[in-house]
Amino acid sequence: MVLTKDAMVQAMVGHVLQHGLADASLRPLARAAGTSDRMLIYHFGSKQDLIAEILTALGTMYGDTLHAQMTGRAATRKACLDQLAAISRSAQMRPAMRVWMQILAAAAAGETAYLRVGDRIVGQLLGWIAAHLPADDPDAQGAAQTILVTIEGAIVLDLAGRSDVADAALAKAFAQ
Amino acid sequence: MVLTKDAMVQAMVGHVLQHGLADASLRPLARAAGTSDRMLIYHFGSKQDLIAEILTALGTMYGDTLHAQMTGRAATRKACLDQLAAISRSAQMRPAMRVWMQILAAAAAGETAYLRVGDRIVGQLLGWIAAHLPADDPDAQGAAQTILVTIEGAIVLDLAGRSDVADAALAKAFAQ
DNA sequence: CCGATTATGTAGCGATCGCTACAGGAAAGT
DNA sequence: ACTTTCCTGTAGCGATCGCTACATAATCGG
Repeated sequence: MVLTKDAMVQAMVGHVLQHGLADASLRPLARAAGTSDRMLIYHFGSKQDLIAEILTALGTMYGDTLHAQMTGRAATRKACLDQLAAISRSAQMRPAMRVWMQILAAAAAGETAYLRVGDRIVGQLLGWIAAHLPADDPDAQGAAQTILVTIEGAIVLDLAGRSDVADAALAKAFAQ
Repeated sequence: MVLTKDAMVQAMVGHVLQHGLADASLRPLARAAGTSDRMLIYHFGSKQDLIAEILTALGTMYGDTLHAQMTGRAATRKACLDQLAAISRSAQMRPAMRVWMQILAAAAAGETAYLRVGDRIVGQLLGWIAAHLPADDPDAQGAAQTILVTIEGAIVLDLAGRSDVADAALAKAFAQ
């Protein structure tokens, strides 16, 4: 085996981030992983199972990225929001956001595998935010929910080409 | 001509809402429009142009739906938010939200045609919200931006299977 | 009524899709 | 050494993709 199964998955995660989920077909994925479509089916059983494994790996990588950016608790709720916004809205996260939208679209279509992935990512985010809020926050969970909804909304506006709207809303959040 | 070009587009909008943009290929679209792939290319030039026309029609229909739900101005910002949330998060809007996510994904990939569609829809929404806020609102535009970001975030959480998070965030918005 | 433009059906092109049948080599257990 | 299991390449299947060539019908201006 030239590449381990895990290394293949890592390589394919990179390919999905670059080219999106939509036209991730076996032969290009295999090329990215240094193998053949024949071997992908051999290792993963079906394309569906392969994609599921890629998405799981992507979710894990995302969680790791978040925790790597963990620099202690924020001073205020707003500071926490701003930090997560800076991470999530950065240019290098744009490819991941495309995949995120594709996951949501598939979940909306009723594909339960994608729903599970989405649910897992939301859970990770809520955990990260709650752990990053000031330790004396009286309602960390509730604040985390508000922050997450605001961030996700800002991301949508970013992708729709209206970052100005996202900026304005973020500036107003937790103000007065 | 059995069906006018416009009627064809309407029928194909329905098909896209039912089956999503991702696997909207010429032959199924043609079947939905009561014609043939051959004729779709004849009328619209290319699949790309066809999809563009479908998306434009969809955006227009969406704007019309919003204005049909216009029942005068809301009493408060929160009431406005709640009303738009009720409309946008309803079960019958779920198919449109799938397409919305697919538009955002394509826009994130740099496809400018989709970026234009997204920008247009956001503009329509901002206009609808501003026109629906209390007439004496001191900053209707700013409030509209905050409301839109909150709604879009709630939609994302809905699609990710965490409507509870969306509910919690909406309940807290404009509260004090 | 005739030529020209418009509209439509039939058939098929080359490419790609997920996946499989078949074969052979490598490795490993006995 | 033999057998069995694992790994991998080659070739191809049937389906679908966007699109086109070609022919024919319908319509319409003169």
